[in-house]
Amino acid sequence: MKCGSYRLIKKSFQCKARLGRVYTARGVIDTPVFMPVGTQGTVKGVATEYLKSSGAQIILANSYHLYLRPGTEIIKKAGGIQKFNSWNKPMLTDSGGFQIFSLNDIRKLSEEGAEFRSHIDGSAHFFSPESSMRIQKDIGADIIMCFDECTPYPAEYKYAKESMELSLRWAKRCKTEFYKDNAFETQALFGIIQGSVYDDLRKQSALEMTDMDFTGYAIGGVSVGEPKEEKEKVIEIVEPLLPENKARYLMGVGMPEDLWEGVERGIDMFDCVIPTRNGRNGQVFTSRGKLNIRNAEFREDFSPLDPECNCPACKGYSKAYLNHLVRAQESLYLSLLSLHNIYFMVNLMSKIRKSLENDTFLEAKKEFFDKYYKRQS
RNA sequence: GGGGGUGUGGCAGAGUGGUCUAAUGCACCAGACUGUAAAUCUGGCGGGCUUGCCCUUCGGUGGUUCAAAUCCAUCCGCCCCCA
Repeated sequence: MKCGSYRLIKKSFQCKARLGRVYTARGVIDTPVFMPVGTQGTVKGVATEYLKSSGAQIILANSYHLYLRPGTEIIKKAGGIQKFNSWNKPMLTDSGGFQIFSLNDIRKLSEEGAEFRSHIDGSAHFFSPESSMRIQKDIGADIIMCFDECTPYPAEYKYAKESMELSLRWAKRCKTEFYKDNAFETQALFGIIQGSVYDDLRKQSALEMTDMDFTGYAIGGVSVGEPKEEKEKVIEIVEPLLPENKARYLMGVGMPEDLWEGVERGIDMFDCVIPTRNGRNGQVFTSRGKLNIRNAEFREDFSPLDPECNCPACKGYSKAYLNHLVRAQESLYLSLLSLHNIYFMVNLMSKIRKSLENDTFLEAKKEFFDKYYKRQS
């Protein structure tokens, strides 16, 4: 089976949701799937063995960050990123395209690529579609992404159009570079659809990207500050234009509610820093909504974070204790809360897949939302 | 016994006649975070309401002054040095 290929197992009769599988040399991924983000080759605060225990199937890493440190040579020598961090399972790397957005102040964009001033030491580093491909090949992720510009939000139509078209031209260059050798036997290249919140731009991007025939397709340029409705509309515009036999990946999403909305609209893959970042900031996701464990109401709450969760934090510790760890700035909470949130997202996706098997997706979604928002209302 | 210093909001600590409900930090109370420059950032933190004002605060009391955390007197507490 070609790396990164998608097999559709079942389509929901209720909505666009799909149950499927993505094949890679390092394992099969059941979709819909949530992919934890490990920018620097590590999911922040979570030891690999715990990450495995969560049931996570694939994790991300970032080209820009790993290229700067430790450098691709070391990762190559280590035998690839999966061996380097001892994950030994499927990984996906982002191309550096998101850094064009997030490191806006320390980069210069041109037709050729993007020059970054290293956030570590200020040195200049030029990223092009070609160099991004080489970096990602060296890092050795199973799925790699086209180098694109993650269009900021809000963006004027003119800017969004030029940005989207630039990403299209870059995608062509990525493809050429990627297929120069036989890397595609062990790696897959996904294209990224841009176009901000403009329907015609999204359609044009989707059409031209699919013409280029990538192994999978991502929707990028979302979750950059736009309202929830805009994000959902983007999926609705793009999804019908994507081939059924390829994976669809919604980049940078998201919150638990976003995962339901995304799956319902036909998305197979998600990634997000939310579980780890929010965990480090004390925010915890539970079946009864999100809460901030730092808050006073948990000082003497000796129950677990989520009675439905079987993660180490929930199995071993009370809210009161976790509250104490956060207040005392004890580093253990970083790990425990990040891990809990990853368990939550991974379990949520597993629940979603099960509901698709049973043809009860919409019922499961309603049940989830009723419970999840009860606390907040 | 002699000499010197000091007392400020939960804590530490600025301020030494009006611009002081009083800097700053911590603590405390909340909120945000979406392909990670984030264990970060933002707001609040005396009381009242008509949200602009009013009332009450800088150890106690009493003064000086148009005006006092700030000056004076006195009392109380604490600290240091010498005996």
